[in-house]
Amino acid sequence: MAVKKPSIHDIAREAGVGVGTVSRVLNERPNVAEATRAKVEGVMERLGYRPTFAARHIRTGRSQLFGFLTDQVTTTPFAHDLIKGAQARARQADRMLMVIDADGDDRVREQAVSNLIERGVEGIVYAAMFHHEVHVPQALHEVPTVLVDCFTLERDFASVVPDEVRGGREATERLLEEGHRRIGMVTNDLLATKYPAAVGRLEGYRAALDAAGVAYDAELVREGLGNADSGYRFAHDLLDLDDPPTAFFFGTDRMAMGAYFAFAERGLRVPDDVSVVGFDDQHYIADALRPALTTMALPHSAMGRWAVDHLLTAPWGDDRLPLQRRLPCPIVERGSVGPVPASDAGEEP
Amino acid sequence: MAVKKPSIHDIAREAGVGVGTVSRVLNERPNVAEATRAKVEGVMERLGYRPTFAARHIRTGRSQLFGFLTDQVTTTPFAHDLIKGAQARARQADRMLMVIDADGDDRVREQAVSNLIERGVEGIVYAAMFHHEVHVPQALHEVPTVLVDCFTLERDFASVVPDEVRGGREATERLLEEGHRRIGMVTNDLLATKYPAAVGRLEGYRAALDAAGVAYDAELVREGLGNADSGYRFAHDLLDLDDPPTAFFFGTDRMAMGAYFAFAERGLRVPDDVSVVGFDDQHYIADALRPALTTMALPHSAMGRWAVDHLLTAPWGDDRLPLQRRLPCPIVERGSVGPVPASDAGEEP
DNA sequence: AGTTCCACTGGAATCGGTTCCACGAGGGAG
DNA sequence: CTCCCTCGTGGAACCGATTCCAGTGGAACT
Repeated sequence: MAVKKPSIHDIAREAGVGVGTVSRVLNERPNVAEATRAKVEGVMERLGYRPTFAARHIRTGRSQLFGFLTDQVTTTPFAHDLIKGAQARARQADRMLMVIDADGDDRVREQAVSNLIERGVEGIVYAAMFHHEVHVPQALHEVPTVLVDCFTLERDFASVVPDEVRGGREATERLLEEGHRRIGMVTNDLLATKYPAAVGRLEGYRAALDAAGVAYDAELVREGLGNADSGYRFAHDLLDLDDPPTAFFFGTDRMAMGAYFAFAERGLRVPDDVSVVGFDDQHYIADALRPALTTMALPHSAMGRWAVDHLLTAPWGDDRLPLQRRLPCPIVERGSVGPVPASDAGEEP
Repeated sequence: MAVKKPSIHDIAREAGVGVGTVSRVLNERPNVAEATRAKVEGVMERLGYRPTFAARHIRTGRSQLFGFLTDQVTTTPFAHDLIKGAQARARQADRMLMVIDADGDDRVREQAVSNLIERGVEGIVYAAMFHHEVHVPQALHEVPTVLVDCFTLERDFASVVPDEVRGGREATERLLEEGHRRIGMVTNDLLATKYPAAVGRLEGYRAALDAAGVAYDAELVREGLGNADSGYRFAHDLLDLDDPPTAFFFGTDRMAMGAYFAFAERGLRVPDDVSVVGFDDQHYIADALRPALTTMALPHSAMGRWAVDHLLTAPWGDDRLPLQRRLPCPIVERGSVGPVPASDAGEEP
């Protein structure tokens, strides 16, 4: 350890001015003579001065800090997009983000919230890695909070989630628009209707068919588990039907990936023989498939950005109902959707 | 805004004690009478008191904070494991982690380092998302720093990286041990020997062959680009050889994934007809493939943990050469490696 | 010449903690 | 009974910034 870091007093003494003047220079206040400013800045430069943020914080009460807390264990690759989105918005506003991975442990999570509050955060983003209902630490009520990709049953926090229904509808519409009428769907785990990602996407699928005047056929819908095996198995199942689908909508990209292997085994080419739309835009999968997979992107970055933006701009004093926001899942066109194959096209009027 | 948050002085007044006593209770010092402690704690509870971290920080000089700064744009799913590892170790030591995604912008990065220093971090972890040489902001010299998955040419910072050579050797050994002698390898982009992930893994491959007394055959080695297409194309290429390989070692899981499609097209089953080892353990790919892919895991979590541990425990005063640490890449056994197929086994003595 | 105004400046008070010194009470030893 | 030590305690000083009030000196105005 060489020497103690210089403080504003050291600068003042060295420059032969008062501490107030140094502070004014530091904060670029207008009422400082140019000569004085230059002198002070010279001394700062020479001594390698850096302001101490904590001192400013304690005096002004502004921490310029937001907390970002993740729910549960997060082995998904989504976390990072979320953080990036949140951080991008925070940086615009000259704020920093304290990220904490709560690791699925309730006590860790409570502890983390306490820590963040003690560090004076101006708000907290509480993010789940898949869309579901959550129970959050009580202390979150002490500070402005936005829930991301999740919600409480009581709706007592602002929240932002993907618009699953609309995503499911648009995915299906994309296939309808190419002329497909027999569209197979494999949903995520519907598990007691708890997961919006499963229920909502299926609802969107039905809505799109309705709007297009295509009758819903329960035989074309299977309940998968979200993994590659489900996609593989149910793709085979559906293709074994008497009147098999010409297109598939999978509730996850991983299921779509499993299905690709089923297609390969049957000698079916994507998108010539069969069209596919996935969901999630896990681009390390979607990009790597051959052909690359057209899929619905979860708006992780946008949700992260929205959350911080809301923390920055929403009026936190009043008692209005916390905003519940849905963000669209844009389609990412790659190469897995094509027109109905000629042999099937005859079915069209 | 209801009322001002209570400070230690409010607690002292309310409890009829001095501020020193409140501070002692807060810090669980032994020399406080039990009755006093109870009384003070009661008042704290009643007033919903929370200490202000910044005040403690400014007085004690301890920020209990580390910075975590990422290099470049990080669209990889690895970032999160790294952060989790670092954070787990930080939490053990009761520290927090400030994560900043520098987004590939030099000025943002410099700014971030300044911010972190002004916030009084006790050290900074500078993490790349793939193993390469980096140029870091000058200001990092002002504070203890560990480089993760990267290094400077001058070796003037402590650094921790994956042991690529050993990983390549062990991957190859796994195949040799099943009796394979013709082992194809597709490397990452070797680009002017800049990337240890490419050069090192190949070196390991050669070392393993050497040790097993298997002659190196340049024909079996191709230089890919790390993506699925490379794997697909070179798998076909290698299988077209007169004496094709019975096993493959791919420098990335994505290339292995591409190869799976080539195998499927040729009716080759993994691992019965052909064995595969990947690298990276991108488990969303490796798990989803059928059969799941045996691959070498990049020790992201361990590197993150090591980095923070080093910041905590290394002696930062002295001028010894900064530690350059290599961490092993453990093999993750899934289902893509099997013995040499019977039809080829005849070649063995 | 006297007054007013303005630009600029110094420094005390303050934020919410920690730390240290001084002090009073009580107990044990001599 | 005195001395000393320990335990528990109060409160001033301090950490490094910001903020505000009270000057100071000179220019402009009357």
